[in-house]
Amino acid sequence: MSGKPVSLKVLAAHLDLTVGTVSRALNNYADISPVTRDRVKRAADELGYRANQNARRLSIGNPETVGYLMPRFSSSIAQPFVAQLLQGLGEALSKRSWDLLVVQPDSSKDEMAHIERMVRSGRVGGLVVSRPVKNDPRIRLMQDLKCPFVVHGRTASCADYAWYDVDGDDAFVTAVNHLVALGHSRVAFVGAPLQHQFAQDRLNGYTRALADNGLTGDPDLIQIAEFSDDGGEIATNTLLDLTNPPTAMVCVSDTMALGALAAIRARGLQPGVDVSVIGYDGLKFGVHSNPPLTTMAQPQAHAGRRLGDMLLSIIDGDDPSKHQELQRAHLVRRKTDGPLHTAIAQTNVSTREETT
Amino acid sequence: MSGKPVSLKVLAAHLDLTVGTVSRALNNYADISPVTRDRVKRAADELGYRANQNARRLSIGNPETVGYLMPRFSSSIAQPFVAQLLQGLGEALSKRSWDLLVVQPDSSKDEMAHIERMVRSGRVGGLVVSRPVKNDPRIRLMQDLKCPFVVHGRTASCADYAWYDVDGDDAFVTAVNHLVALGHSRVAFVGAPLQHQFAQDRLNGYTRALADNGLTGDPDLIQIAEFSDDGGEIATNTLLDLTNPPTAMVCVSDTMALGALAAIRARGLQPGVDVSVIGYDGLKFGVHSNPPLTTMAQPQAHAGRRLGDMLLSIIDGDDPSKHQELQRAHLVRRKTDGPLHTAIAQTNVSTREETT
DNA sequence: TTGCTTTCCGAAACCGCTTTCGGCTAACGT
DNA sequence: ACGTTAGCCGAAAGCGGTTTCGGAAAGCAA
Repeated sequence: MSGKPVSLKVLAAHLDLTVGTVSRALNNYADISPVTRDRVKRAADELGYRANQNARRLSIGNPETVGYLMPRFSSSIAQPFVAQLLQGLGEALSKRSWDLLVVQPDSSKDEMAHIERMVRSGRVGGLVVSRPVKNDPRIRLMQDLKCPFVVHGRTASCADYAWYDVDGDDAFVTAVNHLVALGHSRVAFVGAPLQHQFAQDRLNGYTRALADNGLTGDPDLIQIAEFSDDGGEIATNTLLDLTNPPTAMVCVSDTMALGALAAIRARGLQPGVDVSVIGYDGLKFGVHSNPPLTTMAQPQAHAGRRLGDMLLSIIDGDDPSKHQELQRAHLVRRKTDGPLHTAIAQTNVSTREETT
Repeated sequence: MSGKPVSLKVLAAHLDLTVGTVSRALNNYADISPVTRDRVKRAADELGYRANQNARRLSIGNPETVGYLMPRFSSSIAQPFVAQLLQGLGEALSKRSWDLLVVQPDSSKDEMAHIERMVRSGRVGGLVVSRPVKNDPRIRLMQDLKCPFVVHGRTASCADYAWYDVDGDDAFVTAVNHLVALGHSRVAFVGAPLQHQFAQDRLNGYTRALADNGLTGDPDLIQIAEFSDDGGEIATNTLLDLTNPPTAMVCVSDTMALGALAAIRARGLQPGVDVSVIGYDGLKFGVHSNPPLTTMAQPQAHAGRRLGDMLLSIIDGDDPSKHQELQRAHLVRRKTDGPLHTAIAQTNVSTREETT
């Protein structure tokens, strides 16, 4: 089993048949007698015949391939979900033996160009994109190109396309509800740049939950920073420098929460007792942080599978708007959430005192 | 810019030329007058023409695509490098506008079948595989198929193919050297199943370093477990249960080291003072562990790029054995390595005593 | 035997692009 | 003036499959 690939032509010659007949035999056409069909198939895998996919796809006019646009973030720490997503996508696609193409754009224009080229050149029959920004131009473009697509995440106006998302808004109300139930009233928000829709969603949940609990939203308690652990640390530092610092904080991601923990510990404060922090994502790594991170875990295990299945059925003709799936995150209590300690509130106004 | 893709034929009709002429014009053939060449190109991007890639690649007989076989591991926490690798690969390939195909096999036979199909069906012009096992059948297969490939990692007999690897052997000698310099003599090895070549390499470095330092290798100090944080925890527990437990340990990965830290802390021991642990990988997350993890960091930032470049030049005809790149890992000291504390050695034989 | 289905396969067009080959026109040389 | 040579482009043969169409051979009924 080596050397040059065997084409349909040589297979046909070997069988003393025409290529058309062999092709139909392999594809189980009804007008081929069972005996020659079997004969053809046997010879096919004896010779190790594999249909040339470029030829085949050209002929049937179907790329049988979907593309995945990798999120282009600088911080490498921020992408633990990519591998999982690709795995799920791969599973879904392999059921039909479709291919998965991944693209790594390095700028926004580049990304748009990639999309345009991939669909117009017939390389892909569908696309999946992650983490849309507000008014994401990619979505517009794919719609204009009439290219089937699904988005991992969603934007504000998401009625007319397919998406899979976990409810960040909802997650953040349960997170702050949890914190106020623990007695906290000054809970801060450590966020990422709001052009990312997910950052906005989670902020919305945060502010709504505050209002629902009759709490006045202090603008100072909302800190936006780079979407990374360093960003989380920086944001937390400015929060703790407030004359009236928060006693709890919700972070837009586990990664940022890790930075928050570092900032808190750096001041000799104890996360979970002096100041509570809740992350978001449910990363496995959170078990090993110092202390173990309480977080809103998302069931992202099979996001890839779902997205793949959705995309496939849309390509089959389904209405995209029928495929919208909103998952809920759930609270995973570890060690960074705890009841309110009153002493911390005075940290910056009086000299620090030990509590109990 | 929408609707059906415009083919070479309609473009030709629009220009009142033949498809052959238009094709040659777009591909800068010398026998096309500059004026019509420009005219063609202008019309091409006015109409938004994109060559159909399936047709093009069929015609030129080159898939212009390479495949990446995702490592099929159960533990999701173990794959932080996949996203980075893909990114690098994508960069390298995009310089020639080649495509990157990723495959997620779910069993070893499935993986072999995938390889065989991808190359024989002309879907890929090259392959990259990660983390070879000993005597990896994939390598044999790709060689038999005469398919250009590069390996991320390497096997024992790696003379006749291309690879990119970081020297795990070397890394583990510097790790244990560092530990013995700190006074440790009973240093353990927390490893992964040895069919993975990287696990064997690192074990080799460990035993060699022990011998070089005149230390007798205690078989009990070598613990092999599942390649995950849980595996690391289990291995560490059996190590600490020894009547003569180790005072330091080197772990085959940061993930396993995290499990080791958990096991150590669970006994009221303090990583870095009571027992030292050194991980491997240099994951960013290690900064946030409890305590921050000392590790052998590998410069895997551009592994993907290098692999991509290597593969491309091999496809161009380069001798694979000319492309072998061995990187060195370097020690990143954080907080889990420290000088020997003598008290711990008696932990299980006498009642524990506080040291200093 | 004739006539009429079935059954089964060959022939050929086509998918969209590349590339070779040959021929026409215009410009050149002498 | 005519032959030669470039310069440019059309025609056509692939690349390796799929799919429609038509017809030969075989089966059946009358």
